Amino acid sequence: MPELPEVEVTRLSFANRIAGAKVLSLRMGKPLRWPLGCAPQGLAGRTVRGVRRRGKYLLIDLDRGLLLLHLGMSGSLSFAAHMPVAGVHDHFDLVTTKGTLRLNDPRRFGAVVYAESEEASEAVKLLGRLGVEPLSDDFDVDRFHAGLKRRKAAIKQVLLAGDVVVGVGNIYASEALFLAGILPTVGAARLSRPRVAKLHAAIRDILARALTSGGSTLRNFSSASGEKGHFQLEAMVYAREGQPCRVCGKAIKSLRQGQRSTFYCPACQKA
DNA sequence: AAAAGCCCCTGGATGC
DNA sequence: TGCATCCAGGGGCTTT
Repeated sequence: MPELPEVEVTRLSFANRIAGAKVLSLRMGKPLRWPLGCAPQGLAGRTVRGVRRRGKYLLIDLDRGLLLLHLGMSGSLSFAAHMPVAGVHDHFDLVTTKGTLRLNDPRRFGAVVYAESEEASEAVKLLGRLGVEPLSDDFDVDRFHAGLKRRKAAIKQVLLAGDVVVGVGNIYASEALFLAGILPTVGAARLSRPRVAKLHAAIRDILARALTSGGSTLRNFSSASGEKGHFQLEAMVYAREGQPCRVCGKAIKSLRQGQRSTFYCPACQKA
């Protein structure tokens, strides 16, 4: 569900409000993807320094240690001073002096993991293999080109893998490839430098615009303050199989790549 | 080293 | 109405 824009929108919606809060308690619901990795009551009394994002992970910095939080496919956060009684899919509450941060995650692919530091093995295991941040200055065409050069897999799957560039999920991978005019099945290493430059620009453009629109709300995504995204309305290809391409009018097609749906325009996108 | 599959889990939409 | 099947914004782990 949440890709970089949705995770960043979520971060922006509560980071300032929770900063400086003191942790009062933690409540765990059903098990998430991994155990917390520490005694929940052990975090009481710590102070929330701030909230950062790395890829699709949120990093909640405490005065000692940090929480790594992932929304998986169906997770969303809410932050409010007065939180209602926990529902069946509310699996994590961080109760603080400024409000409660709650993770609602029906499918429970999400995770909350404690690490003593970013260098601790628990953190390195999750963050260590991540590629470059697409909206940072580190994401440049040369580096992107070099990263794609040694990958023979289809460009769509290389984007999703997240070890070359992070944050691009199933929606934005299809959208970026459409913008760049590249068929999703093309081997990453086969892309010419000009096409890599075009894809580089498309990725930045699509993520930045989605961010501005509050992300995409397909089923139930909302920010931690309850705002829905509306970027899905602007999708050129995602979930538009059979509908006319917004540029050329030909029917949008779909295919499966690595158990995920890919959408593309057979006329606008080339091998 | 990289690629391809598998799997975690629940719920909504669709079809019979 | 009931039940089976398929699909869903992710990604770590195991196997080729």
